[in-house]
Order: sequence, then structure tokens, then C-alpha cells
Amino acid sequence: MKATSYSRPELIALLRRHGVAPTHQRLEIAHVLFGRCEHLAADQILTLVNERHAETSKATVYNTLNLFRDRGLIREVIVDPKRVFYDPNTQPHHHLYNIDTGEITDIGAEVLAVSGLPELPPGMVTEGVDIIVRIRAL
Amino acid sequence: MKATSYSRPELIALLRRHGVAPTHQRLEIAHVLFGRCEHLAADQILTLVNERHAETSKATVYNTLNLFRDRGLIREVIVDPKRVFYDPNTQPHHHLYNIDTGEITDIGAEVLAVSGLPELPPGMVTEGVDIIVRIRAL
DNA sequence: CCAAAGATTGGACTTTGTCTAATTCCGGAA
DNA sequence: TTCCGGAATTAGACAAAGTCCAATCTTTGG
Repeated sequence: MKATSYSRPELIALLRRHGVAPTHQRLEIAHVLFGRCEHLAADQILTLVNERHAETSKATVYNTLNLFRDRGLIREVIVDPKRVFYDPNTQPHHHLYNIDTGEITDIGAEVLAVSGLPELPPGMVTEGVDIIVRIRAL
Repeated sequence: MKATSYSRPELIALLRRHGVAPTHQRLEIAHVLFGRCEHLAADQILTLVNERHAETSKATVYNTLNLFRDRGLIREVIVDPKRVFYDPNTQPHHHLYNIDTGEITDIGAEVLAVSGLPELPPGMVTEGVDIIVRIRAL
């Protein structure tokens, strides 16, 4: 969870490196995602991006998040049936989910280890292993 | 994953044991959930329950699933952002999720071990640890 | 600088799930 | 058995997240 905020040219390079054309709206969204290091939902991103001047539509936010996800720039975090969160950290890691507040925190994959993963049927591959530790106030 | 189909009196006893009044509709829903051993979504349950005669409303299906979940009769499985699945198996276990087909399979908790769970902030307790192994055809 | 390819847009639409007020059901007491 | 009050069910309106579409606007390679 680095606090580094990318500069505009860095963001452009980042998108290009993933084969994404750096349009104005995409840069705004990337800025929001990579600027802070939180787990944000689409509606939060829509709000943040349009804080100063309304300049990005709902459709574009959804299009862009799906594009970023497909191109491996961000990861989806599915812990809340109500909305998907997006995680700018694409390193292997897991999540701590506070079911009272909705807060999501990363747990590095180095810390958490799983053993005993079953063998897969032939022709099947593991796409990823997600561990969600659900916690709450006592 | 036992194939045992509960008899009607057994279902009634099961509900009563969990403090749930055994109404006609609740028994129908319990029958669908515990009869087959699949992971079903609310809309599938609604369809199955009304296959012969329409007799249970959408509202009741949702009410009942939430009630069963709160009373510990079933568990929610959150793997697909589009819909929640309900799992009649309340033993500790994890899931294999086929992202192509949407198929969900259980993995016994005995098989899978996690090490390195972080210490929680004081006053926090772990509600549960969910592991989802996402797989797909090569 | 121009045209084609690609991106963005508002708004309608879909889907999952919740809410509400009115009705119906159920179980216990007499 | 009948009656009563609380609990359960219901239709349908509603809400929120996300998708789709056809029209418009940008971007970019040549």
C-alpha cells in the first residue's frame, strides 16, 4: 500500500503499457484509483471524478473499470453482494473485510499461506485464490 | 455433500430446532435447498418452488432466505457480483468456483489450511474466513 | 489536416433485492 | 370447535447497480 501518487506522464505510460489509450476520462479515473490507495466502488469513483466539474459519465466509469480490469490494471474485489470494489493493487494479496463498516484492508500474500489446494480436473487452471477474512466488532 | 433428502417431519424438526416456525412456504423452500445439494440463487429457488403450482411469492423467498441465513440454517456464498448463492452446508468449508460455467463446488475445511492470519485490532473478532478458488477451462 | 476507428454520452433498460400496507394463516385458550 | 392476536405472506411499487444503444465527439495515423 504505497502512498505514491503518480504524475500525469506516469499514468499515461502506465495505461499505454497495458494497451489502453490514455483519454482524458481514463486518466481522471486512473488518477482517482492510483492516487489514493483505497478500495473504491464504481459509484464512489463516479463521484470523485466529477467533484470539480462534471466531465465523466456513469457509462464511461463502468466501461473504463471493466477495461482496466480486463487489461490487468486493477482487480475486482467481491466481498459485498451490493457492489463490486476495485483494487489498484494487482500484486497477489488477500483481504480483511469489516462487515460492520464495509472497510477493506489488504493482507499481503507473503503473510497468508494456503495449503491443501485440491487437484483440478484436467484442462482446468486456477485463475486465482481469494481469501476474505470477515471481521466485526465484538 | 450428502444426497440425503429430508422427509417432511425431519424438515419441520430442523426448522423448529433453529427457532423457525414451519410454514408451508418455508418447508417448500427448505425442501428445495436441502433436497438437492447445490448452491442455488434466489431466482432459481423461486422458480423451483413454483414449478408445479405457483404458491410462493418473490418476497417470501427473499424473506425466508434471509431468515434461514440469520438463524444459521444456510450460508451465503458471495462469488458472483450478480447474485448471492445459498449453501445448505453450514459446516466450515470453502469453494471452488468455475468462472466459465458459474458452477460452485465445496472444498472441505479439513483439506485446506490457512496459516499466517494476522492479529486483529483489539475488540475485533473473526466472523469467518472464506476461500474461493477461481478456476476456468484452459 | 482528414477520415476512420475508437471513445464517450444520456437515457432507457435489466436485474437483484427491499419495502409496504393489506390480507391471510396459524396456534393456543376457552 | 371457535375465536383472537400475532406472525407470515403477498402484489406490486420501489431502489440501486450495472448494461446497452444509437448518436456524437475525440484521437490518431498518414
